[in-house]
Amino acid sequence: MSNTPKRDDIRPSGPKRNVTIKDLAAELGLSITTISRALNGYSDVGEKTRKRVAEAAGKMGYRPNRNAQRLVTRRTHNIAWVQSDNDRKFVDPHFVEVMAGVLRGARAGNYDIVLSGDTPDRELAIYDRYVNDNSVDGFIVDLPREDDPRISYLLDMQRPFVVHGREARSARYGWVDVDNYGNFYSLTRLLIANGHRHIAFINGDEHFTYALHRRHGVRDALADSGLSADSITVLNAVHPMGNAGFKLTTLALDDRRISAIIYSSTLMAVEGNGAIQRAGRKVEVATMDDELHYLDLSPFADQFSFVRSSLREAGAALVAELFRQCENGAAPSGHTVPSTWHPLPHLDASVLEQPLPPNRRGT
Amino acid sequence: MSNTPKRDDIRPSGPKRNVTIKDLAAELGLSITTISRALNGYSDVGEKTRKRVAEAAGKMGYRPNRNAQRLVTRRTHNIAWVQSDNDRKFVDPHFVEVMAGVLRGARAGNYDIVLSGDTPDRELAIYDRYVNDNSVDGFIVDLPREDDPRISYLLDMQRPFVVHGREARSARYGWVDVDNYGNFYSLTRLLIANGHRHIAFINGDEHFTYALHRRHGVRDALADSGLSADSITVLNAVHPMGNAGFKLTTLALDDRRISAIIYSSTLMAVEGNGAIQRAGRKVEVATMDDELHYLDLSPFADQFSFVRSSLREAGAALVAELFRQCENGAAPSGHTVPSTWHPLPHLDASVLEQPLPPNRRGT
DNA sequence: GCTATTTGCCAAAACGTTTTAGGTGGCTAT
DNA sequence: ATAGCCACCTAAAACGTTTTGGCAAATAGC
Repeated sequence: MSNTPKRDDIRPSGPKRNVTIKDLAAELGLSITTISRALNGYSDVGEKTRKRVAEAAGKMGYRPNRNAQRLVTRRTHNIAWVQSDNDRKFVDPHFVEVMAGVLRGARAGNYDIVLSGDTPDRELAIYDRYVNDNSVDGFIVDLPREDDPRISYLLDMQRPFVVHGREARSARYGWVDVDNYGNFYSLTRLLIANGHRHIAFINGDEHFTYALHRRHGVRDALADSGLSADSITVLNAVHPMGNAGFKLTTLALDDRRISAIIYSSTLMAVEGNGAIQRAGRKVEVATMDDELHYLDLSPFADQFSFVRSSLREAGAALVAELFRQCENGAAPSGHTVPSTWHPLPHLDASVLEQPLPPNRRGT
Repeated sequence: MSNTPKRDDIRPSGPKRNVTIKDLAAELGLSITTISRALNGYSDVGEKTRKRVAEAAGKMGYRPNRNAQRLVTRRTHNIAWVQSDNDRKFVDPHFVEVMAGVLRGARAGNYDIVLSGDTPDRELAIYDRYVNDNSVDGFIVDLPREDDPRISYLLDMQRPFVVHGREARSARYGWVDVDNYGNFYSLTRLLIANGHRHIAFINGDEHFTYALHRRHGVRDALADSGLSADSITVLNAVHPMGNAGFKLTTLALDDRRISAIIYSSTLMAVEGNGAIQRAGRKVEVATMDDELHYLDLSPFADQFSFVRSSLREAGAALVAELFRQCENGAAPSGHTVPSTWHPLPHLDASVLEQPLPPNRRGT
């Protein structure tokens, strides 16, 4: 197989010809203009003609060629999702949960997702390709880091995009995020209000903004309660770490004063539970639960206090925001996904009813 | 907002004009034919011309408009994946693992994945749309059932596709599958060879062919060992069942004679382990492990015997097979993903070395 | 009854490529 | 010298839509 095709080389050809707008026009004795305008619901075509066209289109099985449409309209009805291919993060269960929401939202608006992935160093090249070759109308960016280069790039190129999460520039683009700061502020206050003075916080990788914001929430709650930094032990699950919850919990419990642990995710809380039991300690556990639909974590519902949000809902909101930009030309805006509280009954949860102090509303 | 556009309605327009092949031609004083052929490596353009074109293309930032290419070539470099949207299966962790392989394979061949999802009853409509609107070159079908309508449809339409798994018609299309039958035949023989006479088999939903083939493997191993059906207890995890491994294990252990359990997945084996310990029983456990990269199951490696396969490898093989069909026009063929055995050391594993009887090679 | 407006339709251009079907000029072989 | 060939290049058609600009007939306004 030569890689420099000769002039007579035959490329593999696609499927055979479909019914086109021309066939319809010929069949009905109308112009293709009229067919097109009838099918697209323009007002300058008569009612009986519109009916005739619709009927013939159905009968003859006409389906518009999307690529011709995309060529002339410069709109694709495609949304890009570029997944970064770290051995682990590639298949992060959170990804699939968000994607489930995205797919539902996309379907509702008759969009498709164009999915691809590459290693972090080649990720931007894919963005560049999509931006320049008219493959997609907009982008969804997941798991931003501070000063994320993907975001700089898309801002530069002035393409529609929405970020799942927030970072420094978030005023300038559309985003959807859970209230990481507020939730962890409140989780911390909950434990403090219930007498805990030495708390461990087992967080995600603070390379990502979500984890950073969570730590800031914890930090500020501590400060607002008049406690010193000595009261908190922060441990981070950096990337390739299996069973992180177990390992970090074991580490945290070395400090005998620790009486409560805040986990960044229920999965880590479950893993950590094993370590707590093995150590024979009684520890108050609070966590943020992402409602991963493939795992039934209900058996743990009576062991942890948690605040829950729906990643699926976030996914749907991402697409909705992108629609607003692409279809209606709306200015980008930010959306916070709501959370619900599930404190354990033995706790005094009145602190959750108090609003956050005005200077503690975001990060 | 009216939904019947007037003739002067302005549709949201896409990004501004890029550099086209015409601009290149004008700049270099060549015809667009020559530009096109130079860029596509045809042999009837001079060496210095080719250089000039390549250089100018780079300098001017030329990127071919994919939609124009797709329109004329009728090839898209897109592969469709339609995910069925059951509340749970939508986010099945196996999906994302296979997808990781698919994405790597696609990237390698410069393809993208067009991803969408809908409820099972509207799934076929999406296939129909993709088949007729020139959005994709081929399809990947996951988790087939026996006589799967998606497969009938694609066979009828004569579109390239590859199935992850096998069913009745598999001789007529391309597939990639693990040796479900053989693996479970051997798992069963392993336990029998080590003295177990009452075995529970906790299987997936036999509505799917993979689970059916697994049960057939178990059944035949039993028969070949001269054991009656009384020796096996089959339990199925049907769809919306959280913590299925735990529940079904508890059920299975009601039979006090059970001394060994075969699980269809490591996740269920892990769940079941809790039930076994709670019952205070000593049970030999064997499972098939799908190597889910987001979960570190290595802590359990010394508790179960298992046979392992890589879903990621399967994903890459799916795309590779589709390429063969789309690019080279190769006839569809089937591929079995290899498995590796990890029997616990206290077991006599010699039975694993014996080949399957010739009449037991498939299902 | 005449003009102005609205209604319903259309021819042609445009989108940005690839492919078809050559054409030209120089070299080789006779 | 001339036929034949080869190396290099091109004009025009095609892919299947949407959009532009307009035109003719019907209706409304007076």
